[in-house]
Amino acid sequence: MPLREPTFFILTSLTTQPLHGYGIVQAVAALSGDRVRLQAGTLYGALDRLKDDGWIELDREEVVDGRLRRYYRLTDTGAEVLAGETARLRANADTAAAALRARADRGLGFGTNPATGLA
Amino acid sequence: MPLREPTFFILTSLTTQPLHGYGIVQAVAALSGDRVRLQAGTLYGALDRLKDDGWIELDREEVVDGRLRRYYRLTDTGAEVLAGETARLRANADTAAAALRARADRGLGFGTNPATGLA
DNA sequence: CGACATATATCGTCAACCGACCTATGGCAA
DNA sequence: TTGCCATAGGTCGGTTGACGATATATGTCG
Repeated sequence: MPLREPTFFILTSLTTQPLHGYGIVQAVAALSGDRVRLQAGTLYGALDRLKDDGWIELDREEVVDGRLRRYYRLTDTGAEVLAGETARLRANADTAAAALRARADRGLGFGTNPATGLA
Repeated sequence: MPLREPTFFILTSLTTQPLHGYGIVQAVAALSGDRVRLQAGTLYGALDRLKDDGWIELDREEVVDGRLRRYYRLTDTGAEVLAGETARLRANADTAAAALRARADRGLGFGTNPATGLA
C-alpha cells in the first residue's frame, strides 16, 4: 500500500495542475529540491499503473512542434490516496523523531560521546 | 536510498533499546498503531541487510525457556540514517500538503463539487 | 554537423517486501 | 491428550516497482 517516493511525487506534481510526462519530470525535480530525478522507465511505468488504478486520468493531448504532449490529471480518488499517504508520512516521521529524541536524551545519540554524554 | 516502511520501523523500534526479532515485530506493531505487521521474510531479510550495512549490530544472545533470543541494537550510523529519513519524510509530507491545500483552495479537492466549490 | 533539450516508450535487471512454509518450546483449553 | 496459539528462529519463491540502458523523433543552438 505505501507509495514509493517517485510515485508519491508524481501524484504530488499533478495535484495543482495537469502535466505531461516531461513536465512531470521537471515538476518533481523542483518539488523535491532536485533530489528526485525521474527516470523514463519509472515515469511511464508509473503513469500506466496509476491510470489503471484510477488515481490519475488522461486530461488532453497536444501536439507542440511536432511532438506529442499527453497531459494527465489527478482524480479525486488519487487526491484522497495522496492525502492518506501524506498523513502516513507525517505519523511515521513523528514516531521516529520521538524515538530519536529519547535516544538523544539518554546520551546515545550520534555525535555524542557515550561515556560522557557530551559532543 | 529511501527506506521502505518495514525497514524504517525496524530502525525506529531499535532506536530506544535493543530488541530481539519477535520483540521488533511487537514494537513495530505498537509504534505503527497496528498498521505495520512485519512478516518473517521481511524481518529476517532486513535484519541481515541492515547488519551488513552497519546500521544495526548484534547486542547479545539470550536463552529464555529453551528459546533463543538474538538482540540487535541501532548503531550511530543507523541513527544518522534514520534521522535523515525522518527529515525526508517530513519534507515530502509538507510538499504534498501544500499542493493539496492549493488544490482545495481552487475547489478541486475531493469531497467538493467542482461546479459550485461546495461540499 | 553534432550536441542538447524536449518528448514518449520498451526492456532486462535488481532490491525489498510478501506469503507460505518449516522447526521448536510452553501454556491453555476442549 | 490433542490441538491451537503465542513465542522464537529461519528459508524460499513470487511479485512489484524503480532503475539504467536503449530506441525513436523533432527543434534549437553553437
